[in-house]
Amino acid sequence: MAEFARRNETRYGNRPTMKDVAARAGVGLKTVSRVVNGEPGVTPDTERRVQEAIEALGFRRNDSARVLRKGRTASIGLVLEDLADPFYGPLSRAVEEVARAHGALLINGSSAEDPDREQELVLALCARRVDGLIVIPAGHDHRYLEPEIKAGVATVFVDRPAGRIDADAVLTDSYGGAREGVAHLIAHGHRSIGFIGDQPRIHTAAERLRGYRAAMADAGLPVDERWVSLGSTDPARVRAATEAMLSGTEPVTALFAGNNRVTVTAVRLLAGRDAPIALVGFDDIELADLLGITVIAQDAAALGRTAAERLFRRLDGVSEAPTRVELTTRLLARGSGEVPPPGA
Amino acid sequence: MAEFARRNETRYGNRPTMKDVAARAGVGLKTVSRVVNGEPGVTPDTERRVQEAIEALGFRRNDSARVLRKGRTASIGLVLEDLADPFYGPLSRAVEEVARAHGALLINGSSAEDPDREQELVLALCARRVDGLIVIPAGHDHRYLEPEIKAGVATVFVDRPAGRIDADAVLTDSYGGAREGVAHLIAHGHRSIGFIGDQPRIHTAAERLRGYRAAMADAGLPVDERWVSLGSTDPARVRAATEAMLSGTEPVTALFAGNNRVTVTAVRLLAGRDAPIALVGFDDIELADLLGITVIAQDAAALGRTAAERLFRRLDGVSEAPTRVELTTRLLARGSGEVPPPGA
DNA sequence: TTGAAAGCGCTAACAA
DNA sequence: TTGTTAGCGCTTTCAA
Repeated sequence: MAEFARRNETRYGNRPTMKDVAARAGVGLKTVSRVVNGEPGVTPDTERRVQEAIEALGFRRNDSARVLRKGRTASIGLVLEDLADPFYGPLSRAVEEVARAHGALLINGSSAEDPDREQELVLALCARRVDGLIVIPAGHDHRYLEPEIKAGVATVFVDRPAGRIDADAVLTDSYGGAREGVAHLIAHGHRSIGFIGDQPRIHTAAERLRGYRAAMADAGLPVDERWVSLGSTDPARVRAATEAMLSGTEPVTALFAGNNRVTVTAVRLLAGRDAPIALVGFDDIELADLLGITVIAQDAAALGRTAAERLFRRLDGVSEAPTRVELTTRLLARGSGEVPPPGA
Repeated sequence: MAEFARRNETRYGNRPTMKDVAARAGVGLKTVSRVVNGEPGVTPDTERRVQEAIEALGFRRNDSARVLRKGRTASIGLVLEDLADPFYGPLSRAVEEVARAHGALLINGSSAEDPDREQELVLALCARRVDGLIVIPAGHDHRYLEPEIKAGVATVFVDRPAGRIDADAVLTDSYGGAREGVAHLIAHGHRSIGFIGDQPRIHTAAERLRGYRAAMADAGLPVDERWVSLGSTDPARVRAATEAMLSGTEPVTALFAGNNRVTVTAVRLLAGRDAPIALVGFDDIELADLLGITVIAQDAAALGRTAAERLFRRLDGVSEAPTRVELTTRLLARGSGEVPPPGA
């Protein structure tokens, strides 16, 4: 106890160590380690004495030291765009469940769609020596990760592919989903359809636009460039873009919303109008069923689960070439996408 | 390089250490440490040589070792009920922002409303020596945390108070919010009002029920016990409870929903009926404005921010008695809560 | 069955 | 300005 009390009072609030437990129980350090880790080769009597010392001192193993010695942290990092976005909740939760099944903890952070912040976060996680990394990338150049991946940090990209490196990716088929959604509007008689999406540098936004153009081309319909608007999903921007498409000499009769935030703003705006405008949105939203909003739904939880499973397979030593998986979407027709154009 | 190559190939995937960098740059270990940490007292020329070696080797400081030596992990743990619940998204994000401002990372996990899992998670975080802990408790006995708190792990409880220990708590005024919501229904002429809440062992559920009873008592209205239903927020359970209250000899004319999940189910059910039933829900929901749902809104982000700020104040050495903070709610009247009873 | 010694990669303290 | 030594708390190795 003398030594215990003498030690630096500030470090870890002065917690007892295995050495303290050993001294109190009158055994060697290694015996304490054996008991704490449930290793065999300790007589019941010795074990009891050690347990008593542990209880009395309030000892808890310092995993920082353990990690340093063992070289594995039993933790994985998850970098996403915004923890507060409802799309990422189920995704995070799914990753967490898989991590938990493998005895690993989750460290996570938001990049706020800023490539520098993404890199900063990723490298901080690498410095912590997370065993693996799941990244929803904000940036487009991930060469900064090359030394880390080479050094053994398993990495899986989700929702968007990595840029300029070859890495595992688990994506949603944005192109196919958007194409199906726009085709659905065309099938209901629309010929002038607006597309309002996220910033074009975001992979999913670009893919969805490509799907829109493909559907229009499939039907032999021309695309007036005033019908396409990409940019921030800030409500003011989306509102302005939508209003522009709905007015003017050749207004659109239908809208395709590129993601959940755009859909929400579009629905708010359309709710204040008399003439119905058809709407299909990418991503499902809570209560969208009650509002009758037709959407292209993607499975965020499956995205997270698939990515985490891939990650742990890599951590278990499976080494194969990086793969890209694309999950399919589902069209949920609820009314807003089945409104015919005026006069049809 | 020889030594570098000789070392255990599996540990951290064999990453270079400061010692390797020092050898390559032809300097001492401490000089590398100085450069890596931006400490003064290194000539520009030496620094350049060290930087080159760092680049060439792909060195990244091992924060596990740093943590062990410094005694601070610069990370905090967040234990909540379910990462996927939209209520916790903004809360987590707010905690993350505060942590980031203090240079700390966030490790988080879901208790799934299971006290054992909560304890397991919390103790795992303590073993990692997180500097602090933010907990949305599932259990009601937190004496297991006493040795940890005594050892210096700052802890703040959020949304619900700790059980059987004295600790900081940041809560929403559930009692006051529910009381106001029910009073609002009474003010619109309702006399028989149903309350459908979460399991009574959850603090917020009990407080909201207390608020309901207080509002009824304030107005001199009796409470028929068939009007009160607490239990799981599983849609089937909520649906059955709601239907029971709406049928029978003395049906209620208004409902108070105890949380966001109950509200969603209630709205779905009421949408399928002809006779309008008044509804006020606790917690706001996305798109509730468009559906005209009147709610008692709480500020999840403020909850997280306040708790995190309190935590870091403690980590900065402020030591005062544990406090309890209660944030107020806001009634958002949107229509569903202003429906009069039939015949009024 | 038990324990002593070495060392994981870093930082603090001190010396040159 | 630079380097050497000790040691953070644990696990590994090897000897008793």
